[in-house]
Amino acid sequence: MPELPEAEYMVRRLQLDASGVTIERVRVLRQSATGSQRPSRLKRLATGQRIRAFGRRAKSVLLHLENAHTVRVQLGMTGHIYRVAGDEPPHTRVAFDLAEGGTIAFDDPRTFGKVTIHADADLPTVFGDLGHEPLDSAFSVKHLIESLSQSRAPIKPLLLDQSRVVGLGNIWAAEALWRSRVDPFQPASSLSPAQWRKLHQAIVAVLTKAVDDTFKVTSHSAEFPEADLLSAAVYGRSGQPCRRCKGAIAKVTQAGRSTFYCPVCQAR
DNA sequence: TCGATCCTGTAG
DNA sequence: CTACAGGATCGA
Repeated sequence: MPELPEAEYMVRRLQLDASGVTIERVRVLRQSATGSQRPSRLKRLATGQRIRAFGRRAKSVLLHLENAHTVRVQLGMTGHIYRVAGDEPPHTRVAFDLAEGGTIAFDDPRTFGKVTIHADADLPTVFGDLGHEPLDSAFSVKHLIESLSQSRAPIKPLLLDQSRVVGLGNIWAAEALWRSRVDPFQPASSLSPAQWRKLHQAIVAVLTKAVDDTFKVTSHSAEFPEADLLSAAVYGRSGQPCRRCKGAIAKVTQAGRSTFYCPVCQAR
C-alpha cells in the first residue's frame, strides 16, 4: 500500500542489502505481474545483468541494469520489494535470484503491482505523464500552483493525481491538508497564496518525516515497512479527537476514496 | 472527472 | 458473511 515514503524506504533498504549484485535468474511466478509486457522480455533482458543502482521515480522502485535497461517496479496497493536470504515469501510474484545468493523478491498479495523493463532511452517517455517530485530540492510553491491551481476540483483528489505532483497517496494527501489546515473540499482554484505556501511546506514536511519514521521504525528488520501510521494525525482516526483542536475527525468519500479530516480546524 | 475494476487479505 | 483497503487505469 505504498506511497512515496514506503517506496523510498525500499530503495534505501535495497541499497544497503543488495548493492552491486548480479541477477542470475528471473522467475515470474504470476504472469500478470509483468503487465502488458511478456514475462519472457523481462527474463531475457534482466538475466545475467549486474544492478548498477537502485532508484525511485514517484511510487516506483527502479533497478538500473548494466545493459542500459531499467526494471520498473510499480508497487500497487500491497507490493514490497526486498532481499531475502532463503525461500521467497508466499505472495512473491517476481523473483530475481542473485549470483551472490538470496533473492530480490517482489512480494505483492493483492497483485495490483507491475514489474516491467525499459530501455533507459525510453524512460522519459515511460515517465512522461508523471508530475513533479515533491522531495526534489527544486520543487517549489510555484510548481505546486502551476500544476494544481487551474482546476476547480476539490484539492484532495487533485493531490492524488500523479500527473501533477507525484508520491502522495490517500494517507499523506490527507495528512498534508490537515497540517496546512486546508479543507479537502476546497476548490484548488480558490486557494490563496498563503494557503499554497502552507500546503507546499506541509507536503514536503509530511513526506520527509514519513521517510524518516518509516526507516526508523523498520531499520532493524530487513524486510518491509509497517506500522508507519504512527505519526498520522487524521488518517484512520475517524471519530477520534483532532490533535490540534479536539474536534472529531471525520471520514467522508471523495472521488471514491475515503478522506479523513478535521471539519473544525480545516474549515474554510 | 466519475465510477468500476483489477485481486487478496483482514477487520468487523 | 460483508465491507473495505495506502494504486492506477479505462471507458463513458
